[in-house]
Amino acid sequence: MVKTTERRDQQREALVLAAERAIAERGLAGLRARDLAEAVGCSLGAIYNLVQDMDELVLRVGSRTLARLDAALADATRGSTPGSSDDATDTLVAIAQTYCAFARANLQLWRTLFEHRMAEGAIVPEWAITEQMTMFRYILAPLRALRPRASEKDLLLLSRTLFSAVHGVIVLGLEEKLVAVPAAALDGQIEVIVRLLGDGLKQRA
Amino acid sequence: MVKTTERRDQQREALVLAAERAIAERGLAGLRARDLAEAVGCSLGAIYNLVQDMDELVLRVGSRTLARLDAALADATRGSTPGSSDDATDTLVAIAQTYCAFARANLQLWRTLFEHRMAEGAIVPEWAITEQMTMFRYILAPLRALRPRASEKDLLLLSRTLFSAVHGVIVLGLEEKLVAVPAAALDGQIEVIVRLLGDGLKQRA
DNA sequence: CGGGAAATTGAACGACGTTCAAGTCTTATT
DNA sequence: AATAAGACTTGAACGTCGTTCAATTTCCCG
Repeated sequence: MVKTTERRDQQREALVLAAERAIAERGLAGLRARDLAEAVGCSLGAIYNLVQDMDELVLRVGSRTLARLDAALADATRGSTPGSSDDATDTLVAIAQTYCAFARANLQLWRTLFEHRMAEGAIVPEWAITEQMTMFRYILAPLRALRPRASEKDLLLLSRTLFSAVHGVIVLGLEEKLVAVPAAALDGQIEVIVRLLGDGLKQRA
Repeated sequence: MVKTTERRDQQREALVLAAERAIAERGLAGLRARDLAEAVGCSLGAIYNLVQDMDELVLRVGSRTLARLDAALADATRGSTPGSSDDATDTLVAIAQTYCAFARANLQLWRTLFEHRMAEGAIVPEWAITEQMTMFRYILAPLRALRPRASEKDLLLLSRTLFSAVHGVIVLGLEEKLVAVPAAALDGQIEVIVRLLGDGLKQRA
């Protein structure tokens, strides 16, 4: 019976990978249970033995996306001196552009992180929440260098504001809505605003 | 036969109003053709005599939402001196906070403006596009005061970046995702970043 | 080898937007 | 006023979706 649960875990893994592939290729709206069943080689109903519902599947895919994003940010911030305040703005710019590059390279999967809404009444599980919060540690360190006297609470608030602002520019930009920054100008504009914000924060520290 | 088209137009108007009401109350996902038919007092199929499909209906609702937003922004910028550069940042802050207040007060309708995706292959009609672009005139005026020597192209780009950044903070904030600025702190944080950006732009003009 | 439990199946369900053959009503002409 | 022609309206039916569950198959251990 060890065998059974083992195979189940393998199938679940395959299911998540198939879902990831489907989302990456056709977007969140292109994720269809019947396609997954065929891709994994099981019946339609069997999906619900591996996973409670489609929401769980999307969350599991999101978890993998966040892990890759985390790795990208870790790479980008490696070697930045946490104490020194001179290059803190540079670090923020690097983080923002890494985030932008990741969004570009993982467009549909990255969108899914924010587009997905749980089914009516369903609640986001704890592990998915903490996963998301963890990402802020990258922003928090340079912010602390820029404003050493700010409270931890204010810094956390500021980091969310900063993230949301950059995120907003990227979301609309990569959507190519005509209201947005053209995708070609994205990196430049991100550098502009992050530098303005970083310098502004530093000077009135 | 004048009578007929007249009644059709009235019914179409009623349909749009019913759709607006439905979206405002239950969100874009809560817009159902069968409910609309009942609300307007026609059969399910008759909807497709008044409107080509649900997409058109959503666009018509969006048009009304944009008109109200435009009015709110016109109010907020009335009396701001276009030439003077001192209060240009103040004007930008006022615009941003008016936008935020509008989003709060029209949460579901405002979200619909950005959540809605046209059906596969369908193209957004021209009138819907120009409607959206018009809104930027409010941002452009104070930006021009802050950076008088910048090209029109750069100013347009900058205005989109500024809009997207503020928009991003508001979208995530009003969604109450845990990654976002808490809704209670929204206005404060918006003022912080718009002021940082405005002051930064002015000083290095 | 056999029997009870567990896993698997896929047809069926309900909801959705959309379509269309059939029915009804309007209008213009005689 | 009668009637033919045309336009409008209807709601059952279609295809798609996620999800369920009675029936079946498979598995494991005594």
